[in-house]
Amino acid sequence: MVTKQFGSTPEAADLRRADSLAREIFSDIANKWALLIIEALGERTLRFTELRQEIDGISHKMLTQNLRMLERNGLIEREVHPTVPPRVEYTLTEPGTALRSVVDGMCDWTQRYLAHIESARDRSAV
Amino acid sequence: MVTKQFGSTPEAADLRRADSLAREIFSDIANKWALLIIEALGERTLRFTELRQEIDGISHKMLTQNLRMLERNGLIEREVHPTVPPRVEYTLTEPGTALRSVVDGMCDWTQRYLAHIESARDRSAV
DNA sequence: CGGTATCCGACACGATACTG
DNA sequence: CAGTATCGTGTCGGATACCG
Repeated sequence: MVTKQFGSTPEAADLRRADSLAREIFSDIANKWALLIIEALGERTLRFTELRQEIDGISHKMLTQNLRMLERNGLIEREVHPTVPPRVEYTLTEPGTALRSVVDGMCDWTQRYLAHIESARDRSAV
Repeated sequence: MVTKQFGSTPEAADLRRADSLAREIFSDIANKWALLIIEALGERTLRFTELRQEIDGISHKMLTQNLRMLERNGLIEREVHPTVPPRVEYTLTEPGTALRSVVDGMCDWTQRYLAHIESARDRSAV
């Protein structure tokens, strides 16, 4: 990741394409809302409204937007039950589940270093 | 993480405070630039300019801003050598190093599912 | 070299309203 | 219930200029 230098040979073009795609995906998922959605869906399949309640502070719009993005990248699956009222369920796919364990790591990290970070803040607040 | 319900007892206040702090930290680090900086510093100590070259596409401003934030949270250490010209080096602290392994996981994940994601995009682009 | 300050456009995001 | 569309604004983030 991060940065690589490519030549101008034909084979290098493929590497460059893959690299820019990697960046794009990284930017997509390295965002607060996307990660929180992944984390929430880790437990179980959830409906739109359930997700909204689960993820504190997310707006209707942001939830929709991020769900579309995650679906487009194949991280979640959207299942529509043609009932009245409609019932839409979101589930992690295999890639999504794999990412979830990484996100879990981030959450664990946050909990673990909470006190540590708080004291660092206090020190820098002098 | 995600969401919890607290009561109104005095002890609950502490939990609420810790929770809001956790959210704040999560929001801080769940951002593209911060994670890329952590990743870049994983290899070794780097100077400001080196970081800028290492992290492709980051602007002077964003780099400074995120470095300050990471320092404030105690994830990196800033060492100033009082020479001319100035020489400033950034190093991961222990919490920073711990987070780095999580970020590594994200990078690995990206590489691993690159093709998978690309095909998912193609399918949804119909 | 590393950092701060300022200006300014782009867009992230919330609020609101409307559909099937 | 789930989703789209629109609008207004606050923030993000790049470009530029200047300081120690």
